[in-house]
Amino acid sequence: MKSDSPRTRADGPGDDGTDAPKSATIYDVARKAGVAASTVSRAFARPGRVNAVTAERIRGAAESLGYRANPLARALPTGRTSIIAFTISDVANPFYAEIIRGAQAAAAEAGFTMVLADGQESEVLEREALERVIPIVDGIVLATSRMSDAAIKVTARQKPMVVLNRSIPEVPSLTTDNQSGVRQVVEYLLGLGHRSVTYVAGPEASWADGARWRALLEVGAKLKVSTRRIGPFAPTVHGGREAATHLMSPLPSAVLAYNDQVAIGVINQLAEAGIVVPTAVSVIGFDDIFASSLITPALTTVAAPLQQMGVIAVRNLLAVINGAQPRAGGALVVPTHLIERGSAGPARHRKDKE
Amino acid sequence: MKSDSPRTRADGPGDDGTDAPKSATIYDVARKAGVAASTVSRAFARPGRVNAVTAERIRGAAESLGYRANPLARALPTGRTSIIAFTISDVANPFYAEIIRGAQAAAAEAGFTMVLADGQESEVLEREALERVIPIVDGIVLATSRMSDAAIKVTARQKPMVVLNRSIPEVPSLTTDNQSGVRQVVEYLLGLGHRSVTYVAGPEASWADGARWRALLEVGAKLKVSTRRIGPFAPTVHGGREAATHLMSPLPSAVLAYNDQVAIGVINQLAEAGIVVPTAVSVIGFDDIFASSLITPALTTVAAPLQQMGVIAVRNLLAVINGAQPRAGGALVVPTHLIERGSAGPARHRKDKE
DNA sequence: TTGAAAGCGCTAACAA
DNA sequence: TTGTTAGCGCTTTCAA
Repeated sequence: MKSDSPRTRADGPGDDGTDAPKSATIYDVARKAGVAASTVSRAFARPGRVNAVTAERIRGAAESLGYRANPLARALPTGRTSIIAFTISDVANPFYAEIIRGAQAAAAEAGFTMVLADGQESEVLEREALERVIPIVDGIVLATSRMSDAAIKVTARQKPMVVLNRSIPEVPSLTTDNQSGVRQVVEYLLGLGHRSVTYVAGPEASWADGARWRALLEVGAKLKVSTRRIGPFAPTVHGGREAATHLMSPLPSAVLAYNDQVAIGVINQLAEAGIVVPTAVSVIGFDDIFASSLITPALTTVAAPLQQMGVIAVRNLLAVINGAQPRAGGALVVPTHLIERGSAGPARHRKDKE
Repeated sequence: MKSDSPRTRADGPGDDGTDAPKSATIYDVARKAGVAASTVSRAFARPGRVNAVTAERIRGAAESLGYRANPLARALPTGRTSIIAFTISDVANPFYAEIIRGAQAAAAEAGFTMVLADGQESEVLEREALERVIPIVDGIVLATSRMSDAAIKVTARQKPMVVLNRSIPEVPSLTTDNQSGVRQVVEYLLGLGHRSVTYVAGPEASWADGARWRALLEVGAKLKVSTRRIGPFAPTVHGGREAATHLMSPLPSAVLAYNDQVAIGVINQLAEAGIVVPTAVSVIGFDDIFASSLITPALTTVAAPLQQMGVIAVRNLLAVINGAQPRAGGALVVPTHLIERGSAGPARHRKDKE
C-alpha cells in the first residue's frame, strides 16, 4: 500500500555509496494527508487558498515525513530558482568583503541563495563565470565588471541585472559618490596647504577610475588646484609600487590613488626610497579596505557604505525579479566620506615653485 | 509547421518585461536535425553511442539554434546539478581568498559551478547558509567550520563532503601541517635566543586553534622551551588588541598568535603602549594573509599553500561525487613553512630570570 | 544505432 | 476549496 508510486529509477545502479535516504516528495505528503498533490503544493505556495484544517493536516504530514520541497523540481515549471548571482572582479580584493556580506544578508532575508562568481580580474574569466551561472539564476548583480557596456547590456537582456560601481544607461546602476569624495579630498588637501594633486590611475576598464579622474579634473579646475594623472596601473599593491617609481623625480605634493591597495603600494615603495609619508608627500586612497587602518602611517581614504551597497543592490535586483519596472534615469548614488588618518599632512614649504 | 510543440504556459501573464527570448530546447534541435529527442540527448551525453554523421547533424542544428542544455531540467532526472558548495566562516577573512581561488578554478575546470556560503563567524548562520544550498549541490567543501564534529558528520551523510582546516574521523579532511609549522617557529625562536613562547589563542570552536596549541605544548616540551597560553580571543585584529593588554604586565619574550590578524592586533596595541616589536618582544602569526607583508614591522608568519589547498579539496570532493571511495585514514596534510620577516628578532638580554 | 515513452518532483490551468 | 491533468526539459529504459 505504499509501493504504488511509479518510481522506476529510484534504485538504479547505485554506484556511489554516499547517497542520502530518498527524501519525501510532495506525493508522499499528499498520501499521508489524504489530499491531492496539487493541494499540498498550494498549501505551501498560497496558504490562503486552502482550507485551514486541511492546511494543518498537510503541514503535520510534511513535518512528520521531514518533507523539504525540491527547489530544482520547483524551478522547472516555474522557471525561477531563487538563486541570484553576484559577480566580482576578484575575491581576493578586500574591497568586496563588506559588500558581499550585505548582499548575502539581503538575499537570505528574501529566501534567495546567492552564488558568487569571481572574474579574477580577467574579462574572459568573468564572462565564463557569468555564462556558467546565468542559466541557473533569477538575476545578477554585477560588481565592478571588467566587461564593456555593450556586453553588459546584452547580458542584461537575458536576466534582471543591477550593476555596482558603474553607471550604464538602461541598466539599473548603483555607484558611490565619487564626485563628492574627490571634492572632500581636494578641499581637505587645500586646507593643508596643497596646491596640486597627482592622480595615480587604475585599470582603464574600470568605470570608477574614469569617474574619479574626471571628478578630480573638474573639482581641481573649480578650486584652483592643479592636477596631473599618471597610469594606468594594476589596482594592487604591486601596481602602487610601480607607480611610486614614476612619482619620485618631481615629487608631487599630494597623491590621490585609484584605490587603497595602490595607495599602500605607493607608500611602501616611497618608504623604501627613504621618502616619508606624509612629511614629504601626502597620499590618499579610495575604499577604506581592512588593511588601510593597519599600515603605517594609517591611510587617509574615501570610504563608502559598503555593506549598505550590497543590500541596496540586491533589494533592487529582487524588486526587478518580482516584476518591478527597472528604474530608469541615472544611477543610484550612495554617499562617500573622507576618513582622515595619517597619510596626508600639511604641504611642506617648497623653495622651488611648481 | 512549428507550432506543434505542446507549450501551454510559454506565454502566460507576462508580468515582468525582462524575459529573454525562449531559448531552444532539445526538441527544437531534434526537429531541426530530423531525429528523436532522445538521440539529441545521447549525442551530448554519450557521443560514442551515436552515429558520427547523425552526431554532426545534431551538433550543427544545436549550434544554429544556439542551444544550451538547461541545467535545471537536466538535474531533475539525474539528481545531479554540477554545483558544489564552499562554506567559509567569514568572507571578510582574507585568509580564504587564495583558497577560494584555487577551489573555484578546480571546480570550473571540471565544469562545476561553485557557490560560496558564508557563515559570518556564526554557527547558526553557517547552518542556515548550508541548509539553503544543500538541496541544490552535489557536494560540499566545509572550510573552517564552526559547527561541531557531530553536526558535520550528520551533514556529511547527506552529501559528499570534504572538510578543510580540520580533521574529522570518517570525513575526508585536509589540514595544514600545524605540527611542523609550530616546530619551525620554535626552532627559529630558539635560534634567536628565546626560551619561552606565549600562545595567544583563537576561538575555542576552531580546530586549528587546538591543533596549534597542542603542537606548541609538545614541541616546547621536546625542545625545552617553556610555553604559556592566554585566551581565547576573537580571530580578528580587535581580538589581538585585546590580547595585547593581557600581555603587557610580564612582557613575554616571544608571542605566537592564533593567526595573522591576531598577531597584527597584538603588534598594534603594543606599539600604542610604546612597546616595540621585535625589539621588546617577538610576534609570529599564522596564515600569511595579504596584509601581513604590509604592516610595520612586516609579520613573520607560518604560511601554507593556500591555493593548492582549495584545488585539492575540490578535486577530492569531485572524486567522491563521481563515486570514488572517500579516503579513510587520517586527514591529508599539506606542508607549511615559516616566512621570516621583521616581527621576530633576537631575545633581549634580561636581568630578571623568568 | 535509433525511436517511443515514461518519469524526475513540482506547478498551474481547468473542472468539479 | 479541492482534484484531475498536463506539462516544465531532460534522461533512460525498452523495443525496434
